[in-house]
Amino acid sequence: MKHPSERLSWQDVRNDIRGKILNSTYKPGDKLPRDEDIAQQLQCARTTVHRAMRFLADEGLIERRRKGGTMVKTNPIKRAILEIPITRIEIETLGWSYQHRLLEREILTASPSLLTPFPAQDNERLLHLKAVHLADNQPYILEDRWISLTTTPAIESVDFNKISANEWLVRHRPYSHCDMQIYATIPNIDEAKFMSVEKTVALLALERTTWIEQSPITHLKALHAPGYRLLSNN
Amino acid sequence: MKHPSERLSWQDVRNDIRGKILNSTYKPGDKLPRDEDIAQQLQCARTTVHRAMRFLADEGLIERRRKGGTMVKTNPIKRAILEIPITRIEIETLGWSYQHRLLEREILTASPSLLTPFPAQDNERLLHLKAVHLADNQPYILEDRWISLTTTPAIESVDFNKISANEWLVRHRPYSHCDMQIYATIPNIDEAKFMSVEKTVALLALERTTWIEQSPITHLKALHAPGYRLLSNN
DNA sequence: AAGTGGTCTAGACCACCTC
DNA sequence: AGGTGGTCTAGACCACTTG
Repeated sequence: MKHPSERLSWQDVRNDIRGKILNSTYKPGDKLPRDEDIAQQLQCARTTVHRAMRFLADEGLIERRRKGGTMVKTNPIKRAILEIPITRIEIETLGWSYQHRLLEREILTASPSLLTPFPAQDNERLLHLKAVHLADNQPYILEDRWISLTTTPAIESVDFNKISANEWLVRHRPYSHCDMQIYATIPNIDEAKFMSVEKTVALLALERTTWIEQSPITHLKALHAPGYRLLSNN
Repeated sequence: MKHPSERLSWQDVRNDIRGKILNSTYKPGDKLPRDEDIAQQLQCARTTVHRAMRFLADEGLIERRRKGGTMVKTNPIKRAILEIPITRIEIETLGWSYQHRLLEREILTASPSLLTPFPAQDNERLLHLKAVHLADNQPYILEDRWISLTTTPAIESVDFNKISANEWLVRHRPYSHCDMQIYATIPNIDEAKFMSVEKTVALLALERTTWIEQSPITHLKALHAPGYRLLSNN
């Protein structure tokens, strides 16, 4: 400690309680004292205890219910938080040179017979892109993307040789939420060609749809180079 | 609105500000008014605005600095939150029957010549397990796990035919943080045998080390059945 | 019906950072 | 050096949920 101030910070309270859970003073399923009792015992305001408790609840360590009180969770949820950066930034951060190459660009109109992973409305105009991100001239990510020209009309005139759709969207089209799926797959013939790999390697695939409220903005399927690892630290 | 209460909740304030960011009233890079001005404009306490702002900052939409003020982020971070349940619960939730089979159990002493992904101390006693989780009698997850008997001695006497290490640890050994890696791989001969798959399929692998403060508790490598998808909703 | 957590307010002071 | 966000307090009232 630097200057042990006389007032307790909410982090102090959080650490105190979390410590008692981690060292099994309070075991899974146990009920913790009321906020007010803890406040009185530690000599701080109830609001401060509340702030600490909310943090622990967000973390998934405890569960709180009005009138029911606070319990230590029996099934602490393991939350893994993945931070997904702009691909260019990721590659440059790793010290490699970045390049982006547009492979295909087409505009289609959604219809029942058009097969797309994008949840489009009938007759909606869609921009379909294929592109590859290169790290030190090696294929790094192959992306197959659908974009709604209803939700984001401005993207029709973007020159994707200058900026990737990934980056343009991140910078100009905030979203409210997204769905994601991660899985392992073997490339098909085209994908193997574009990625310059054999057809027998395992690749990590990431599919993501982003939404603005109820309207879909874009669907992305990103195929990563062999050996790619998604990392998470919590 | 149900009963438009006269007081503004912090969620109201959050929605107001978030709305103005999503509809581009405030664009990436823009500076937002001071908390106090917003409070005065909306007729609420500064604390309430602060609560809303902290939420948006946690969400990654804005960035706040003392004296610097509040800015709309230019590179909104995409945070994907994965919730990793106990395997048995996951399988049962999907409506399948769950079974767990212990394949191998050994106790080893760490030494420089012992190759393990676990960050062990020299001479530390380690429990090494291999097990398979079955869903409707089909292999679902193959796990290879190392556990420190220093950090968690009680696990030496657990009967893993009755409860999986996964579940025992979650229920009895809270952790402070964990590292995770996700990647795609092709199974080796043993793995293919235990999983009852060809050696040419792509499998999703998940490696995780959990810690209690500075001390490692366990390292897990989990190999998932073909077609497995990790899902995330934000 | 009553107990517990959730939130709002107003005011004060602190800590950090830019100007 | 001063402005802005961050936090603490005390008190009040609300909302949910359980006994």
